[in-house]
Amino acid sequence: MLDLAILGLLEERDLHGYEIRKQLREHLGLLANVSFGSLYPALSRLVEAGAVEIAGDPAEERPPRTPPTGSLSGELAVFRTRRHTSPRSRRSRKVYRITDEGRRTFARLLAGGSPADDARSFGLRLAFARHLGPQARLALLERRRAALLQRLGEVQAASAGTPLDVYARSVVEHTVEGVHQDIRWLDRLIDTERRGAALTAEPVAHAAEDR
Amino acid sequence: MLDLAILGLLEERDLHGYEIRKQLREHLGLLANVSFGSLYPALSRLVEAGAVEIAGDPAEERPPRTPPTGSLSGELAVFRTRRHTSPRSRRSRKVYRITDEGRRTFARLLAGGSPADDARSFGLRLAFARHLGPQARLALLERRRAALLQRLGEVQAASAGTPLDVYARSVVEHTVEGVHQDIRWLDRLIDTERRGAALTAEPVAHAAEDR
DNA sequence: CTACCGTTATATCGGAGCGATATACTTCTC
DNA sequence: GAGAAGTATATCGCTCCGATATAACGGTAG
Repeated sequence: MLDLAILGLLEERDLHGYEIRKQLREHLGLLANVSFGSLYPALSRLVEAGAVEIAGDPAEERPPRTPPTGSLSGELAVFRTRRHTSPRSRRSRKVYRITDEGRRTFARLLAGGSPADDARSFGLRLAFARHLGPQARLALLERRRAALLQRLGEVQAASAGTPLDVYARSVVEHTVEGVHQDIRWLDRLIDTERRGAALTAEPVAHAAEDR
Repeated sequence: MLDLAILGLLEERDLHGYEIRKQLREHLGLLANVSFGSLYPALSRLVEAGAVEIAGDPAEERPPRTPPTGSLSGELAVFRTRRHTSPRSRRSRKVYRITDEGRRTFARLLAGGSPADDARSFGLRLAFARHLGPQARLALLERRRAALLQRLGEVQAASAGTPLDVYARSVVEHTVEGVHQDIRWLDRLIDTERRGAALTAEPVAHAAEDR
């Protein structure tokens, strides 16, 4: 689950751990609140599995734009100024880069290889849905829709029997309402997705307005 | 988190593990999808801590209504019939009962002793809110409201800067919309709570109005 | 009657995620 | 120049989850 998020971000560009967390908190902060206690082990795991590699500190990795002066002291001076004057010089950071193996893992995770289809996994997958083909996107959306419908049925059937007090009932009703809204949202997405698929499959003819 | 749920259900009546899970799945199935891998360790933990005790199988625990016949074979016959004809005779089940210590733990957890105030913990607390005093209930609701507002601000501020593609944006917008709806729901609850408090708090003289 | 299957029920294992905490360097502020 | 705040990596202990094993019972098909 975290692996998917990390690989998805690294697919975009190389990042170090702290920044991965920042992006996740900012973009999907309401969805997944990843902490360092899970992030760093996950990164180690991914390195271990060969899905990402350490690119080193970009301040050092970036080959010097200034061409070799020929003098050793000159080149050392570059490092010295970098280290002390450049605002880029940070403490030791590990910049991670995705590998080909990682890209394959990402595709697999995204397509649905992983087990749970809770709200978080789904939200994450959908957020990276641009890496999916149109048919896989549709499948993702419809699979989620079906799962929500099923859950809804189970809960409603069960809650019909037992009487709940005001507060518990309010909680149940509100979550049920939330699920309904999710389904409506999915319906909208599925609709525009179908339209889009029809358009891209046939890009010549008439124009596109959704909604 | 699970402890709270278990204690809350046991507060109502004695239950065995399997049934606890069933009730949780039925009532709060959309909120918390508790599995045995967490349930049984949690029960052991609670027994260890003295918060619940094992009441034994009710089929065996219940002292025989039939008075001792005086004949050994007669008493054995009772067991035999119990075992084979009564639909109550199940495999060994452990029925758990809450203790006074457990009731205290429950009150502490419910009031907000535990750390995280994610959606699940809050939903759980609210579902058991009838065990709370009116003021504590209000505090719970308002604490949650404040937390949601803060999160909302953070995410909106952050997402203003970075451009997202269609799918990621749709996810973010939908979750944001969900949070708005949560807040409206909380507002309604807070409102009725204030009204109710005013009514029950002042059956005699003039009103005690906070705010 | 017995052989099998679905349900009820308890339990354990490995792995993943989280909160708290430690550590260390840099940059800002007074 | 000293201390606060921000950036950054890392580990520990705990809880939770999914998968799996085990076992007893009820029903039913042969």
